[in-house]
Amino acid sequence: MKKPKVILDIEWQIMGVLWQKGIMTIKEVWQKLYPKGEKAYTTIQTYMDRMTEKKLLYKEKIGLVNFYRPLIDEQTLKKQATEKLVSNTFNGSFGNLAAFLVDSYNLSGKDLEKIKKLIEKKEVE
Amino acid sequence: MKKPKVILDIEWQIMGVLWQKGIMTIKEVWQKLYPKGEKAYTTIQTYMDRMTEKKLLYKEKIGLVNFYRPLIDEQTLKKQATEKLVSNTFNGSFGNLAAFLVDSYNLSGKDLEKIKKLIEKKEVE
DNA sequence: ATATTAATCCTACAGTTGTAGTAACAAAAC
DNA sequence: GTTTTGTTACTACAACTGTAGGATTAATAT
Repeated sequence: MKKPKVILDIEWQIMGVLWQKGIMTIKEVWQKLYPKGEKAYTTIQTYMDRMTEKKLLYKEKIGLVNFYRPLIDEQTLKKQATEKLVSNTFNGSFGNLAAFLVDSYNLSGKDLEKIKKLIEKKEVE
Repeated sequence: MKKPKVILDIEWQIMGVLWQKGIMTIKEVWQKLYPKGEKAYTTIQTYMDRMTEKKLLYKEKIGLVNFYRPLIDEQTLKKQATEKLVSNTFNGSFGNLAAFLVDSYNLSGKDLEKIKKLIEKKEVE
């Protein structure tokens, strides 16, 4: 198995908006994430270009402007991230994590129901 | 809230063995984690000293030898790590993560039962 | 044509992480 | 008391991260 890519915090944000929109310019991403200019435009540029090198994004120039789109889908990356947490922190057991979640956090009644439904569905499969 | 400490992969390993034993020397940690010498002794030394600076560990010299023990307990750190994943990846919703888990992985029947039990306990609380 | 604007491209630089070699020191063995 | 051995302390250095400034280029407005 390939070494799973490490996704930095800001990269998650960027992937997030790109998954929503599909394809965006740096400027659009920047304005979406930092409408108050909390970070410099060129900072985001640097991230997005490094992400392109890492093959997280694909960049193509249309006219004058570069557009970027995600090369990895959300499910895949979420799985990777979850697996990393589980392996680092929960001894590799998803069940441990799940139990920890239910036990340690105040999930809403709705969440709990949803999860129970899912479990029941699983169980009959 | 203080910026929650970032725990590196190897640091998890180290915390792991220290949580088990309570207090250990570098050498013991090293031998436990890398019985084949996969990493140099001094590498672990560097990690543990940096962790001491970061206040993850406390180091005290007994006789000639330094002993290290964890300054942060397992639950706290697991929570932090889980929260980070949830906020980065699951839109801040623990329910989303829990649902994702149950849905995307083949949890064992035993795990599922355990979780269901926990949910039911929660629900009556 | 020229000055202004917008975006890209390139460069920089300090801090952190991954990995470890070497020097210094103290105890033990000779 | 000199050599060996086990530890600690210190130093190093490349890759990656966080952040961004400045130069260049192309379009646009005058």
